[in-house]
Amino acid sequence: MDESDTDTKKAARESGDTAPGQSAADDTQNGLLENASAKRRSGGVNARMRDVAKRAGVSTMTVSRALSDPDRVSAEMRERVITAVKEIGYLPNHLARSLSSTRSTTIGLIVPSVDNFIYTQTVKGLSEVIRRSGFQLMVAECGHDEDEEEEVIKTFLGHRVGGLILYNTEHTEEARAMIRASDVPVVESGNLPRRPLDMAVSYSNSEAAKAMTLYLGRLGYKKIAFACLDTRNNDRSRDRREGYLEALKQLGQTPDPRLIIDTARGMAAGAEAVAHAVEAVPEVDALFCGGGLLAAGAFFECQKRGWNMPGRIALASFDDIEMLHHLSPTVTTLRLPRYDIGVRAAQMLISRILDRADHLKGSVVDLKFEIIQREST
Amino acid sequence: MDESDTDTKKAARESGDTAPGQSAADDTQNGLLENASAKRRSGGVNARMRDVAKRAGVSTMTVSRALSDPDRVSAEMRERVITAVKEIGYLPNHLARSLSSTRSTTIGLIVPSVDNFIYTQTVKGLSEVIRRSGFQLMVAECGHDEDEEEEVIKTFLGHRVGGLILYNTEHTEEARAMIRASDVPVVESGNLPRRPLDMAVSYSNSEAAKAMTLYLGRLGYKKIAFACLDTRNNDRSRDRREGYLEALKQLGQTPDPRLIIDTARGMAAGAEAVAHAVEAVPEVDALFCGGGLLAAGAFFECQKRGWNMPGRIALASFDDIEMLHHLSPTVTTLRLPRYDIGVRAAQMLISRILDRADHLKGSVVDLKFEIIQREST
DNA sequence: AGAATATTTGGTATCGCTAACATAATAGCG
DNA sequence: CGCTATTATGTTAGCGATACCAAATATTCT
Repeated sequence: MDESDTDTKKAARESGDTAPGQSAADDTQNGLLENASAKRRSGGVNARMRDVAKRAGVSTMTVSRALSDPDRVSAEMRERVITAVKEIGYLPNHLARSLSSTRSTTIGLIVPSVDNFIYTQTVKGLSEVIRRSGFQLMVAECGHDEDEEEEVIKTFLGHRVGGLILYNTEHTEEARAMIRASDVPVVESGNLPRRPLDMAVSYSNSEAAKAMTLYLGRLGYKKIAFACLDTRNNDRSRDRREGYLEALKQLGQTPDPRLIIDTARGMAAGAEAVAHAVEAVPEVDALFCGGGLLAAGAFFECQKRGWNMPGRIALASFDDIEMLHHLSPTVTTLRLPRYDIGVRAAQMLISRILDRADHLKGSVVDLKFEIIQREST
Repeated sequence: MDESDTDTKKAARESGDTAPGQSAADDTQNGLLENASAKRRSGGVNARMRDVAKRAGVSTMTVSRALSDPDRVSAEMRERVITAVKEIGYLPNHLARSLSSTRSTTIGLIVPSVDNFIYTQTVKGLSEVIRRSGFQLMVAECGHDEDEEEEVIKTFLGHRVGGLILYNTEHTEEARAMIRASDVPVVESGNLPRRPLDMAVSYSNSEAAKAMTLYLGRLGYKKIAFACLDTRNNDRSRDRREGYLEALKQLGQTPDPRLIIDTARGMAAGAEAVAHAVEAVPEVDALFCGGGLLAAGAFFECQKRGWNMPGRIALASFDDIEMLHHLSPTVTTLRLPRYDIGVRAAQMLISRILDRADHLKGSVVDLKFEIIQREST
């Protein structure tokens, strides 16, 4: 009874001209098949659509439709299928679904690092929207290495992701070519790209740095130091430095190379930055830190030295991390729309995938930033 | 010439009894196929193994073997295949690979939240090992909600992940059943489970809390408050509280419910905890915070009140976040092996998948913790 | 009412790859 | 030198789903 319909079909097809030998072979195979699937089917988790179909007494196509496009089957069928699915504990196989339909619900995300709060807020936004939309997130790190990014892109395209999110706007030529050829929608973030691959959602690092520097200048600070993160493999850092310089120009201040302090990440680096700045230019009266932890480290160093902020030195930070407004004095920061960037990026990407929203192609969304003015300036 | 081999095969199979009409139909289909794939094939990224095979003049099986088990083909073949792959820019389709082989290189990770440093350090460890081993990470959030976790598990099993990592040790019965039925290896983390699903890698929350409390007690503190995170949906928090109580018992101190302060997350909550503690029990002489940000918030509150640490009150924290050893006084903390947990968990999971290391089944690895003694106690 | 159209359901051939078996070519052995 | 191991490649039949088209049934309209 189990395989009856399949058998009759086969018989119908074979009637008339099949050699007996071949028929025997077919039967054997059928037997093997049944054994194998019976073993696997023990847990309903591994059941196939066919098992559901058999149980509901319908074809696999009806099951397929009932599950992925319920309106295309009658209410009664839908009911029967859903019941069978529940009874068996069937879980649709997404691999087969994607392979067969050439549509994928997996989105690939590539970030420099998964344990840096700079990125994780964006990841949070992405994650929430993606999951709510029935998609899944595949994540990988690429450091600040374009070649590594290329490798990951290759892997993700191999997985036939439905879309890509790159927290980076500089890519190898090879990576660009692959993405173009694959025709997979992409959102870049982390900066506003001059030459977007496809779509982009970000704030402008240069504008933000410029705005903060201008703000400091307008408050009357004359010797504004800038603690700058590594610019070698990081266009974000480079753009921040550009913004800083641009602002100085607008303020009519001549940039002093000794006031641009190259620093590592972390609080210790922030403390060092203070030391370097004051050693090189004793009359420095403001320090703009290119990162939140940097600013926190600088803060404690200043405090240790007994300096008033902003009396002796004003302090401003690029990122608005929680700590900075619990310190005393509270620290002036740039609030960046990190979470919103994630949300928006995911929404745009999913529109492209689901609604073929091709008009979004090429859009570069600037989500701006905000200066949070506090006591330290 | 293009489709010659396929054509001959088909001809051979059809010889003798196929109706002309059907043959014609076949031809049409072939033609359509060719058109479609020619279109798709424009970018090598979407090429199929067949295209590579044709170019190298070998069968697809040889290509398959050359790529996934190079030692099983001759050096010359390997060479030819690799060359063809490069010329075309072919990327193997992982979906098809997994479907066909019923092996998957995707690992599913479920964490309560992707933007909490508590988890991200572990994710970092996982991510590095997973990628180095040629696997991919699929990530989703589940909050502190078991039902949500169950949903995500369902999705991931649908994607036929090769393994699961759950940052949580409490699951719905349904979730346990599905995992058991699916026979997918699992690592639980975040706590040492009494009843592991499969494998587990963690430290013990109760032991850690107990150790810190004992440490404080032995230093002579008599009124040790504990700032406790939400225990309703969080066995980690519950275990920490248990550890605290256990230690008090061992110290011969009677627990005072007013010294167990239920708090939310974040620095603001830490500040409130200080206020609550001192209001309820003015003679409180130590505060043990169940989280790093909590401790930081408490620190600033004490500072604001002009309290000496540990003169007026000793402060200790459950997590060793960077900030806490940049403050003055530096804060005593529990250092937890979060990164190592990720590394170890990934290694074990991958051993299970790749080497069928079944002896690992059931292992619960305790990676311990360390008390970092600093000035605040 | 009867043809025409719309709606539901089913059959078959893929999607791109690998497992399993079959075969050809090479090597090893007494 | 013939015959069995071994190695290297090819053939076939799926993996579990959906696309596409055909068939059957229900609905609408003149």
